[in-house]
Amino acid sequence: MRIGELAQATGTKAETIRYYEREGILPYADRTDSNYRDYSEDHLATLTFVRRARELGFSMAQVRELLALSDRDDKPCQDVDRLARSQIDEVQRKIDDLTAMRDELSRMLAACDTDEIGQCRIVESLASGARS
Amino acid sequence: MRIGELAQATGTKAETIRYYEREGILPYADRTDSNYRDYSEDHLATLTFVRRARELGFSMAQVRELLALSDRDDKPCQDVDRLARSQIDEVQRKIDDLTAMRDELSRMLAACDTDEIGQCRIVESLASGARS
DNA sequence: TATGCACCTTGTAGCAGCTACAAGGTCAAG
DNA sequence: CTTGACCTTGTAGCTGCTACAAGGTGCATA
Repeated sequence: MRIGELAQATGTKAETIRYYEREGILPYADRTDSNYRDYSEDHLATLTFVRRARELGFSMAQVRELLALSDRDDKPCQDVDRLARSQIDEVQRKIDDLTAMRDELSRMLAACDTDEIGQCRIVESLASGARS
Repeated sequence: MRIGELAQATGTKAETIRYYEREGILPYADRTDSNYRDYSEDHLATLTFVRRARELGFSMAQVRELLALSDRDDKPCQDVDRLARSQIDEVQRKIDDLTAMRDELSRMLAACDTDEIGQCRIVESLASGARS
């Protein structure tokens, strides 16, 4: 698979893919005889994961950590455990926040459907319990 | 409430708060006689919302749209409806992705606890069904 | 065989969303 | 009356891309 095809399949600019390779986020791709990058299904999976994780608000550093969980045959179980545990907490907080947002948006829609005036409380839905 | 207190309460740098004011993300704060910004509970709620929405991967433009839903007494119900509907779809996709991630991380933890080798499939958890 | 497009490289520069620091000044608590 | 939090304007750095330029190769098609 060439870079254009991978770009298309993942909704990523070719230049961004090259940037990820430079940054070590994506593994270096083999080159064909004509020096074109040649991508595998593994590359496709990794890039798809990276893009979604970024959309979900994870930093490049966090994405690196998550990817590191993937090939940790060498690493001790304790490290994996600690890393996974802290990531789970963050993921769960995001889920909770998004759920509150979704519920509030749904409530507004319902109010709209029945022609109620219905105040928008979306700010309030995420405003309580400031964290750190 | 002064800027330092608001910064502390929301985990935001004072300079970022001033930046948000310049950008119109936060409403202009009244100044005290001594020209200090004076923040209300509403400011606190809005800033908390903005920070969480940003952590959840919403762009500044999207945050503006979401905030606009909040004070739309003037706007026709149809607009609110359309905006809310498209945001719900995006929020739901994020929830689904995060849930898949969390479940995979949990599975790994469980495997670790029972000393199984347990391959990490976190990439695979988000890799399927490329979007856009 | 020639056109044209996708790809290669290196390099530079822009945008978004902050973050930091400097210079020069005001305010208020100990 | 000093110290530290705040004010202003301005500039510059960081991250994570995104874009474009210059100069070149590979390859399908007219």
